[in-house]
Formats: sequence, C-alpha cells, structure tokens
Amino acid sequence: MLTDTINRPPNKEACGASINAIKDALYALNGKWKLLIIVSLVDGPKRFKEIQRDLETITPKILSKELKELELNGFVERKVFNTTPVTVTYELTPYSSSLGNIMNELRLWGIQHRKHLVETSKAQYLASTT
Amino acid sequence: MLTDTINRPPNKEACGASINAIKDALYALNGKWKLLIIVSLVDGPKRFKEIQRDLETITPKILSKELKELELNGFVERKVFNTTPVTVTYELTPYSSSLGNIMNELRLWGIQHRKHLVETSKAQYLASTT
DNA sequence: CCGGATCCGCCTAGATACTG
DNA sequence: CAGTATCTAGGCGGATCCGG
Repeated sequence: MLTDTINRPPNKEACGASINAIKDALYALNGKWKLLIIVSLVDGPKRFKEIQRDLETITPKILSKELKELELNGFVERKVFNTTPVTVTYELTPYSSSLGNIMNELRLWGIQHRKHLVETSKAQYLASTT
Repeated sequence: MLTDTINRPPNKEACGASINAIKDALYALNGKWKLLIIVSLVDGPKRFKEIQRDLETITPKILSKELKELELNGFVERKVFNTTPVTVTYELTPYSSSLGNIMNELRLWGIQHRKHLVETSKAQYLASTT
C-alpha cells in the first residue's frame, strides 16, 4: 500500500522536492471543480449544460471560469460549431490524459474513505450523505 | 499510462460514481495545504514551526486551522509534552498512510507537469519559478 | 432551451501584528 | 516556540438577465 514516498528514513532534500512537486500539481489543479470537470469530460466531448448537469451543484458562472482556466492550461479544448443555433462543446486534450493515474487514485481513495467513515460512524465528514 | 478510468466508451453510471468518489476525496483533502502538511510530516513528527518552515509560505493562522481539521479527520495526532517551555508535536496517524498512492501520483505528475510547461515555454503557469 | 455575463454578497484565505 | 487577534482581498456562490 505504501509507496516509497512514505515511511522511509528522514531525508530532507527528497521531502522538500516532494513538497515542491506536489505544490506544482495542486497549483495547476486548484479549486474544487477542475478535476471533477475533467472527469465529466472523460467519456467524450460535452456541452456546457451537460457538464453543469453532471456536477449538479456548480453554477454557470463558476463553470465558465473554470473552463477558461482549463483551456488556458491546456487540459480542455473549446469548439464552436456554426449550427443554428450555435453549438459549443468542450473536450479533453491528449495532455489531460496524463492525469489518469491521479484521478484513479483519488477515486479509489474516495471510495475507501467513504467506507472508512461509515464504518467508524463519522459519516458527517462526507461530502454528501447520499 | 492510462487507467481504466479514462478513455473508455461512454458509461454514465460509472462516470457519476467516479465524480462522487472524487468529490469525497477532494472534500476531505480540500484546500491547498492539507496534502502538503502531510508530506511534511512523512519523515516523522514535527513541531509547529518546523512544518511552517517546510511549507515556507503558510501563515501560522492557516497552519493552525489546517492542523485542527487534519486532527479532526484522523490524519494527524497532536501531542503535548510538559517540558519547559511546553513542546508540541504533530505526527501522522496510521490512516494517513492510505494517502501514499495519491501523494506519489501527485508528485510524479507535478514533476512531469513542470517539465512540460518549461518545454512548451509556459513556465508562467507554475506555482513558483525556482 | 443554450451559453454565458452581471450584480450582489458571504465566507475564508492570507497579511500583519501581537500574546503567553 | 506555539499559536491568537484583527483587518482586508479575493474566491466562490446565489440570483438574475440577456442574445441567440
């Protein structure tokens, strides 16, 4: 279960390097929505309203802002089609698939964490009780 | 590189389940500091000021608040020693080692992401330019 | 209905200073 | 050293509006 990142003898440089690397990662993925938007787009391009429905509680304003940041950072591509009415879709770039492992680990951990909290009667610490 | 979470045919239920699981994870690990504090404690118990030095830019108020939340969520244990002056240390609980895989993936991704940004001349999107 | 933009306002992260 | 007090700026969200 443990990786070589954890439970090894003290090592200041390696620890500092880890902190910097994780800082970089968290900086790019900041906020509570970016990763969730990416997950929503994993099974193909979606329209603005579809993403909003997937995430349920995000407001259009926040979604708009997050999508712009994701586009700037090269995770998402916005495509406009000249249909009538105009259609806009968002889809993942190839680079965003580099996040696959992180998402998978977060998903696995989230599942076991929910189980852990329920078993120890601490379900109040969950994101939602559904 | 890809896990089975990504690049598979559309599957609404699985996608929704992923979103909920990742929501749970992000909810427990919210903010930009919790994971970094845990990394800082990986190589053994540390005192308040030591953690602050590791993280460099965190203010004592935020560190105090984050440590309290980490304690409530069962990731960190606070220990007080009746020395003069009083000494306080924080250390990881066994449960926090369940985060090992997430940390490792974040660390690896952070490293490659920094490299990616430097190579594509987008270093302005990095957490710090050092 | 779709893809947003705008106004309003809370809450909290963060800076700075201070205390036992 | 281990935090707390005070103040401020900005992230984030609710509600509403608007052109197509």
